[in-house]
Amino acid sequence: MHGEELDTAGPPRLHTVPRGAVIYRPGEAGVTWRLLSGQVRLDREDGETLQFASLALPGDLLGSEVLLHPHYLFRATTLTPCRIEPWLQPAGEALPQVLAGMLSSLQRRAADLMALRTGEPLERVRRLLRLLAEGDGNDGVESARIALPRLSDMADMTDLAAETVSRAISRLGRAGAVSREGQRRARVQPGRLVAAPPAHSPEHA
Amino acid sequence: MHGEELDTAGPPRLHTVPRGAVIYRPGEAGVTWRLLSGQVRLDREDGETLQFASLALPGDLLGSEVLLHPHYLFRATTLTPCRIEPWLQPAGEALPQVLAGMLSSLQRRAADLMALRTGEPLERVRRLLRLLAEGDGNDGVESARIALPRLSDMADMTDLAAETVSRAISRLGRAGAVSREGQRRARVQPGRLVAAPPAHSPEHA
DNA sequence: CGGCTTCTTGAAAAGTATCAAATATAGTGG
DNA sequence: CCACTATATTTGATACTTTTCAAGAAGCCG
Repeated sequence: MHGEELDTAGPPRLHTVPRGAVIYRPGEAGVTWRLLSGQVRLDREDGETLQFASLALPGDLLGSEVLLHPHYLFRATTLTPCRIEPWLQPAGEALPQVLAGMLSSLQRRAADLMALRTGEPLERVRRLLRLLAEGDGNDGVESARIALPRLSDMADMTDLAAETVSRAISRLGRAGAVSREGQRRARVQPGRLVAAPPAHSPEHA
Repeated sequence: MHGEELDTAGPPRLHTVPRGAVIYRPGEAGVTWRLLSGQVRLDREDGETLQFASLALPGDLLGSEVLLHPHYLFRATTLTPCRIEPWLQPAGEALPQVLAGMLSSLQRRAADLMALRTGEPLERVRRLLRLLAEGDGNDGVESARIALPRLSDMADMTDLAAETVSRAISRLGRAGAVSREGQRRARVQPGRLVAAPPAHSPEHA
């Protein structure tokens, strides 16, 4: 089930992609996509193994590297069902401004992802759920229903064992911060996903 | 000693920045810099604590977010003595191409940084040293002399305890992959910094 | 030549990964 | 629509690793 190829037939406009499908692979030629809904993981292929490299959330652009060189750098795999459409490069005047915006977004996203691998497991999973909830458009909302990636994918993002992620989510569930709705959806309350009083260890003097 | 401010007086062209100095802070206005030599860490300020967010190596641009909005997003602190100079934005035609290049570099760098927090401590430190060696210009070189950040900074990057980083470097030293030259320089042999046969666990099916 | 910072090393404690088995969920074909 | 099968998650027990704490050594700076 993980590993189906994107069906490029059909109307060239909007695509609906099932969970676990590969949108593109490193080295392939193709366009830049805009992710309309869903979550996509980007992996670097190091020989046989896949290294989780980045996460795309609704609104993000996928494969912007083809603007420079007509080859994708990563493998893009959907974590949840997604809708994507080709991105139309803005005309000459607006382009630099748009690119500058993409630069800022990328930096912020990269920082968010580093944070997913910082601190205790419980805190990492909290941050991940918050990120997914924000990504789904709900920003200051009290309660958000989100699509949940598989445990093994969340484990790759946080660099934890899948079992550890499961335990963390269970604890958050008991704390009333999350409730599962089936296996791949959850209702989260971002307000309750804030860490308990830190009490120790600033990372840096 | 950590935390000196950048002296903005003097000739507006090239700046020499001592280790531990702050180049800019979040919210400040300023220009985009090009890092000519040295290493800079970028941190996100979350209230009191600093979250390691990114690493800049020679050739990188610092603070490109001011292209969009005249405020820095991160705190930039030098890990080693650095030379920086203001970056001159290219003229209209070339700009989009340059920005596209920056996008690709950022994505690649973000992936490298995620990799610094993947796997066992020894492997993380190997990757960090390789990254620092590449950054210093030596690419296919057999042996490279590099400036070494403080242990606590390398610990922040890899999300390890400083003591663990120290032990990892000691092991690499015994294996002949690194040799210290004083406290803040080292000679590394990138060829010997490759992991031993993996033997297990691809990250993803 | 001090004083201070940073690094190194050891021993113990805490925590997560691993392994294994049971359970729940989703997917499939009749 | 249901039963069945494959996949994914949960939970428990254990082994292993890393963090933590502490003390001493080394290096850097003025």
